Amino acid sequence: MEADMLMESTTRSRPAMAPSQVTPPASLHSLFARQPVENFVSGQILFFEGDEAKSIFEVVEGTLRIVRILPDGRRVITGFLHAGDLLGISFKSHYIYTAEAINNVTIRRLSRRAFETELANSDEIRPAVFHQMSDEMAAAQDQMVLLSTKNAEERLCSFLLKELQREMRAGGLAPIVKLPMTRLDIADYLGLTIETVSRTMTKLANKGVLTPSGRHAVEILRRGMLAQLAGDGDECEIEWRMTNTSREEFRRH
Amino acid sequence: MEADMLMESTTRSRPAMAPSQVTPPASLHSLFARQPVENFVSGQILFFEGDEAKSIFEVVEGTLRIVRILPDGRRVITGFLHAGDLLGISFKSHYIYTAEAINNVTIRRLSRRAFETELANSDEIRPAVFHQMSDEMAAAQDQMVLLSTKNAEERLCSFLLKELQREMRAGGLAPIVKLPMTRLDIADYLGLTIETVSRTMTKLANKGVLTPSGRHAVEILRRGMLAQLAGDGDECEIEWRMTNTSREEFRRH
DNA sequence: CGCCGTATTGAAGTCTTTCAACGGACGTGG
DNA sequence: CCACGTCCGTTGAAAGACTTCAATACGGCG
Repeated sequence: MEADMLMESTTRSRPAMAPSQVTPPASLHSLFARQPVENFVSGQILFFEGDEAKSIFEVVEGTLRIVRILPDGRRVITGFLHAGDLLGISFKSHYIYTAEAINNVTIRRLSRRAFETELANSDEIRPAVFHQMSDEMAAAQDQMVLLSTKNAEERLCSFLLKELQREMRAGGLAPIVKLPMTRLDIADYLGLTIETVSRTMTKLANKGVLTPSGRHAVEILRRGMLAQLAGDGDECEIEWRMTNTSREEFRRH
Repeated sequence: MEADMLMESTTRSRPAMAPSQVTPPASLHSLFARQPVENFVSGQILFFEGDEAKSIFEVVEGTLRIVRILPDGRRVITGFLHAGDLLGISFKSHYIYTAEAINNVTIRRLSRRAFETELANSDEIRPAVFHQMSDEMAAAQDQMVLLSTKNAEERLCSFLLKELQREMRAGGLAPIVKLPMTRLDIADYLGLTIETVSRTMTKLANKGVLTPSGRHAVEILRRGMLAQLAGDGDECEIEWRMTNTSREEFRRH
């Protein structure tokens, strides 16, 4: 808060982060509507990686983290889930990741049997599921791009921007991003350390991009600059497509 | 439930690096069997990111790269495709990546319309497609883990090991990994630079793990060591799963 | 045989991590 | 209500890993 940093930022432009998970289509949501809600307290685990995949879930309220632990103890978070997101839609016999509640979470659960029955019978559900999976795949690719090429500042900005967009979509009024997860969670999600996340956050605050609002929220002051720093700008895309094309034309013979 | 879990770990360890794409189930393969083959020369592009997604493909022969270009020119390769792999299975209206032939490639193509018709009608195809998508998702998650946490040596070893496993599955006899892609491709896939890939390769050769076999292949001399270095070892998994469990038990109340 | 693109190697630089200490918030208990 | 302890987050300094820049070597193809 008081420390001022003299480091200048190297700002470059980068490409697009697609929205990670969209609200499940009405048709999918309806599957869960009649299921009873279940509650999980902060830190509680819905299922472990390796558990038999018996259920799929709809998050009603709260935030979850999707975790994978490596043999040597390193932890990776491959995603966060919020109200409206779906969890566990896969056709593998066992879960390939652990799902933990970050805060108090309410979910509805559907047995996989019931789900697959619906899937077989309903011509409405099926495309919705395909689309859901396609969206998840696109999000995964975006995350790969982030982890492959982006530096700490770009990663954090991308993350904050995505969260902001989600909150706005969900009807948020003020440009405030809630961060129920710890810095460690964010670090493990962005492939950084807790210290780097902290330092980068401070740097962004000093630049006037955001201001901390308590410990688990930030207010975005300059959304445009945030987007710039996220490197998701798309103004160059056409040129790149063109050069790419011509190079190909050239090669093609 | 915990006992269950431990059992699971002891008997069969999770594939830390899941095989990216398995050979398509016979049912999916059969969709393409009657399509004519098409050829693409090295460097030629099947489709661009952003193109309307009109077709899905089965790779008959050769190797492709899945590419995303960022606005500032940085390039990310999110995957390689080999004979037997499927390409373009998604339910988005436009492709979200570019597909380029690395060497001379033969494919069979199916119009998306035909594909979706089959999907709607065949009770055999549908689950195969779901499984295919789930496999791709698992591969994407593994790649995220790689990019999040692994260092250069672990990344390269993971990559080589996966390629080796694929070649062995495909009936390869000698422990030789063919690398039709350039070092730049590998670098862009692993989130490294060409120089780091080169140096790491040299280091592995010096350790006696592998030996170069021409410029576009390596012979694996010590597969066990390669697996060790890949960081996908699973000998500690049980312990970690246990600590994970007990921590949860502790938290759970 | 010689050229050009690709790969390797070296040295310097940069960014992130690691190690270490401090500070602040929250919850518990006095 | 305040004190205190603990956990989480912040900050600093040093070390490390990878990148960048630059030069050289290799190998396929004309």
